[in-house]
Amino acid sequence: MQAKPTESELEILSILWELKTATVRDIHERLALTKDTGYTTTLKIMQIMHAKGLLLRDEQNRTHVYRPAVDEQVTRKGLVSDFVATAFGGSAKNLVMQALGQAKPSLEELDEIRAFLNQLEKDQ
Amino acid sequence: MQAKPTESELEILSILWELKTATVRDIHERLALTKDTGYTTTLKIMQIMHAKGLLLRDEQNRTHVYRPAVDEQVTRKGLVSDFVATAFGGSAKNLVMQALGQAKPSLEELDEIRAFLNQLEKDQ
DNA sequence: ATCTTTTTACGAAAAAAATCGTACCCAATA
DNA sequence: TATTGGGTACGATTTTTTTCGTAAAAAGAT
Repeated sequence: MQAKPTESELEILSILWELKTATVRDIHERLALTKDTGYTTTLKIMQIMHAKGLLLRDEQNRTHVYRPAVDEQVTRKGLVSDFVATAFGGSAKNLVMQALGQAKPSLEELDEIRAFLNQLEKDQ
Repeated sequence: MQAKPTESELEILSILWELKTATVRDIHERLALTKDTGYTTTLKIMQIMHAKGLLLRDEQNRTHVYRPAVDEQVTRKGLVSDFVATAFGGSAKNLVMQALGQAKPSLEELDEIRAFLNQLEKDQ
């Protein structure tokens, strides 16, 4: 089983899920926007992630190209389960309401969510 | 500013938010249901939390009685913000849908959520 | 009164995560 | 060809978090 990524690893995974593929420098530059750590730190974490099987990499060229080795949906599902369990006493509904309450979704988003709820009800 | 509680701290806070007030033993017995660490470990974490200002305690009696020093809503809000930012690229809607999709809420819960959405829309 | 249990305090150790320095390699270029 | 720049590897260190052992105090039981 795949261990839960750490906070730092998750940041990197999120970027990679978005970009599909990236070099250490690409990632580091993105991270540099919000935090302030050295290049080799980013490199090291990505190497560890690779060793753990969280990332794949193409070593053909000198500059390695990384991509996620774990599925975005599956990983997020695990994270949400954990989060609901430890932070919301197991109640997903409470998490949902908390998130909605603070995110102030737009009318469009509200409608999307309603549609999703209807779909869930139908499936049930 | 209050630092984000660690995973272990959060488990304890959640129990305390529910119980309002508890001794180390109370907490430890709850934790023992799901994990397997010694009593002094629980004690130590609660002492640290007290030192950090995450918990208050009544030392009148030999057996101290703890209670949360941080507000449940406020703390959860911070956690959700962080979580949305690092795990969902900032999209609360995506978190909400992910959580709904995997939690399979009951019809009653679905209605509660709908009501909440309507309320949000009205307020907007 | 003595033994046992329950509790806190405290320091230390272990484990996990993050950070960095340095060496070394390769490629571009002056 | 010598130098520079950008890349990886790797070990070490630091920081954070978790865990536990042991001692001392208080309370309770025999």
